[in-house]
This record gives sequence, C-alpha cells and structure tokens, in this order.
Amino acid sequence: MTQQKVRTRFAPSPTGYMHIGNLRTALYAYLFAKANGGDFILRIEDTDRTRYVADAVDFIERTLKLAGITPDEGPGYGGDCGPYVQSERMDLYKKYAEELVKTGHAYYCFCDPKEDHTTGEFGGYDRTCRNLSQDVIDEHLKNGDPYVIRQKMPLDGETSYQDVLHGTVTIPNSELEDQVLLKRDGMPTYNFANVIDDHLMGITHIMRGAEFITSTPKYILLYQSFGWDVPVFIHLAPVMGKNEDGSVSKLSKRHGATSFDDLVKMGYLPEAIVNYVALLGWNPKTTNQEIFSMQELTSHFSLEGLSKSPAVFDYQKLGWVSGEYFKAMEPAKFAEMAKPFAGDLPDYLAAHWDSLAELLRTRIERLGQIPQEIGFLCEQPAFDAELYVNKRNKVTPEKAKDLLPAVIELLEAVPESEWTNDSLYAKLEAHIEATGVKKGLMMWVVRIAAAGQKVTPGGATEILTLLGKENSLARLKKSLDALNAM
RNA sequence: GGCGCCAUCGUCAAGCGGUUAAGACACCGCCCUUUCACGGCGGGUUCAUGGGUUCGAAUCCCAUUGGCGUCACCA
Repeated sequence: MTQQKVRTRFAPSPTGYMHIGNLRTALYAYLFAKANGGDFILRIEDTDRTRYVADAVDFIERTLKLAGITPDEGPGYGGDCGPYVQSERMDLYKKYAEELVKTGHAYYCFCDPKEDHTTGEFGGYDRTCRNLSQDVIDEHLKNGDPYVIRQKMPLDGETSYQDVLHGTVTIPNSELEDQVLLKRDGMPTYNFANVIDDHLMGITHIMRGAEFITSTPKYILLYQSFGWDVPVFIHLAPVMGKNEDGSVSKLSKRHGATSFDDLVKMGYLPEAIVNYVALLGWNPKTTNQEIFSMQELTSHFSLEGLSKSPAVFDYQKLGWVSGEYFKAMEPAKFAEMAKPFAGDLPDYLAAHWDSLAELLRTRIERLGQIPQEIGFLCEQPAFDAELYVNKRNKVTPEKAKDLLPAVIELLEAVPESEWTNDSLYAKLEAHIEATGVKKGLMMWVVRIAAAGQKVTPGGATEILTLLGKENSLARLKKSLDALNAM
C-alpha cells in the first residue's frame, strides 16, 4: 500500500477577522502538513451570502502571510483542485446533492422555513417531506417552487468515528437532524460543501474546532453515502479567555484583543504571537524549549503533542514570548520596527532614536508600550518629593537638595560636543569619587531630577544624553527649585 | 433539557501503573546593578470528589460534581 500524501486545509469564512483560535487551527494544519512533507490548502467558505465581507479574502491572505503560513494551494496560490472559493463551485454541489436524492440518501423539501413544521423536534423541522410522493415532487419542481435538499438520516442505531485526540466518538442517530444540504438560494450549507470539497481536494486530515465533534457523524454518513474514504479527524479544543470572576469561557471580545490583527496592532511581534499560539494546546514533548521559529515548529510538530482540553489565553505569557523576541532582535531592525509606535517625537529625541530604541528593546513586551515608556522624556512629570526616597541607596529629598547644585555646576561646564553618555558617565564618576558619595545615591538623585519618574528605561546618564544639555539643565534646575521650595 | 467532549500549580503544561509529580509564565524572597529591565539563586499543600481494579493509581474503570460544546436554509 502506498503512503498517501498528507493534505490539510484551512477553510475560513470571509469575515475580515482572524480569531486567535482560527489562527491556531490554521497553524496546526499547516505544521502537520509540513512536518509530513504534505500540502496545506486554503479554501474560502463563502456560502453565506449575507455574511460576506468585501476584501475579506485579501485580508485572510495578508494575515496568513504575516503569520508566516504559506498555502501550497488556494485562491491566488494556484493548485489543481480549484476553484478554491466555494461560491465559484456552486454547480458542483447541486450535482452531488441530486445524486444523493437519486440514491435515496437525500430528498427535496418544499417547506417554508418560517411557516411549516416549526414545532418539529429537529430544529423546527419534522421530516414531513420525506414522505412526499414523486408526483407531488415533480409538480413542485415543474412550478419552479423553491426547495432545499435534506439529508436522510437513519432513524435508529448510532454512528461512530475515530478522532485522533478523542478516540472513538459515538452519537445516537436519533440525535441527527435531516440537515439541509442545499439551501433555497442554491448554495450548499457548510456541512455539505465541506464534505464535497474535502473529498474533491484530497484532504487526508481534517483539523477543526471541537464544536464539530457532535456534527461529524453527519459528515461520516455523507462520506458513506457517496462511498468515499473518510478522512482522519482531529478536533481541537477551544481557546478560552479568563473572565473577571475567575471563570473561563471561549475567548471573545470581552477578554480583550482576540484577533491576530488586534494583537499585531498592540505591538506584539507576529512571530511571537504565532510562537505563543502554537504552545497554547500543543507541546513538543521532547524538549522544554519554548521559543520556536516557524522552521523549528515544523520540525518538532506532531499530533501526540496536541492537548484535548481547552487552554486559557494568557496575555502575560504572550508578552514574555514577545519580549524574548525583542531581546534577540537586531537593534537596527528593532529601531525601525518600533519607530511608528513612538508617535511624534520632539527633535532632540528623534535625533537619538536609535539609542532610545536600544534602551527600549530589552524592556518592553509589545511596541504599544512605547509611548508611555518615553512620555517622561517628552514632558517633565510633575514634581514629587516622594520620588527621592529610596531605601537601598539611602536617598532622601534632603540629600538631593544638597547634591544637585554641584551636579548642575559640573554639567554646565560640559561642552555641547562632549554631551555623550560615555563622557557624562566619566565626569559624574569622577565627581562621585571626589565627593565620596555613593554612586547609587548620586545617580538616583540625578536620574530622578532629570526624569521626574521612579522607573525609567535607562540610567541617569542615558537620560541626560537623550534630553540634551539645555533640556537636562533646565529640568535639573526646576527640580532643585522645587526641592528648595519644600 | 437531550446528546457529546473535557478535568495535574493562578495560567500553559510534562507524566501514559512504582517519580522527591518536570519545565515555563506570573507571584514572593535574596544576590547583582547607575533606576527599571536583564541575569543568578531560592520559595509555594497542584493530581476536582467518591467508589472500585491492583501488592501499588495522577495514570485504568464507574459514578458524582464542575466546565465547555451542540441541537440554523451560520460557518
């Protein structure tokens, strides 16, 4: 028996929004295909005309690209199983639905969805049209009456299938509704188009959300009706969000950003998001490594590492992962990437952007933190004597008052051309030695007087350098005045 | 409600009948330090409950409880 080539797919509906859970599904499907030398197919499921969002296909492709997931086949990627957009395959579904009617696995239903059989036990439908005589059916068809085609479910017994994660799943057939295959508008339902396309596109492994566990027997029955091979099913546990009261529920808007796009806008690194999401419901088993490139993800991926229980999305850990990426990044690359997040910078900061960015690089987790990180450099925060209190370095406002005048005098003598970090550090160090004051104490006082904020990216001299001579001195004097006025 | 899925630290998780129950994030100490960060060291009543099976159970079985999902001419 020849080994069949693995083919997986990602089949989003074009909503213009890539939920983290969907991204993860796409990622796993992609990784599994690549780990096994297979193909990953992108298919657009746009059978609901009322939900169609313009440009959504474009959006999906851009998102996948940003995430580093490259389809082997799909709209815009080519492939032998196209078209890869379901609305362009309509005639196909109709043909297959009619075939099922002929073989007795489906039937025409002329009921009005709003009026008829609304009290039936199956989603408002009671299987009435199963019993229509051929004459009645022909009459309706001849009149051009609207109809749907429904799947004829077995009335008793049960249907089972194998799920890689969940083992044998069995559902009583009595739970299965005579689901609609072909809608009034001629479009197939998701449940039908899925089976047809997965078969026609040679999909071998279906990865999708756990919400499909219960409806999969309907698919199985469909495959059997056609006499087709049943693919391997892998139902992924949902991604959860933590609620205020500590409970969890499926990740949604109220938990914060839930789309890949939102996260990118917040300044998390796309690679880091993908890395973190990969770990949310999967683990490499053979290593404790947590930072993975797409390449490494591919080589480590295996189905055994997939978790069958839901995972809670943790923004904190995502932040850590993203921070790790920034720490490992080329300074120049980071500076360039971070620039748009800094907003309008005063000239003196814009001139020092590279060194400012370098201070930021190792201390932030997302680019969106930058404005608040550097706010104090743009405008001196209001005076607060409390800032001059630090136990470890024995700093007090009084000491600051004593130390500052000499520092100001010293700095005033520094020529503009020597206003650099190294030079300032050397001068302050010499001053510290001359006065016999502890370095931590002196530096704390200078830093606070210049920054006006307890926590700052960078130390005293780095801040002085960033601020420039004129600016620094003005701030130092202002702080000293405030201290004297106490 | 019927049906189904799930259940190890706060979170992600390893574990597949015998372990001092890994590791990471977060948290708390301490060290280092020109602040913060980084880095280093250390800390914490984690196997939902109750029954089995077994010499032995976090691991297997059953029940309970809880969470989640699903019951559309949406995907």
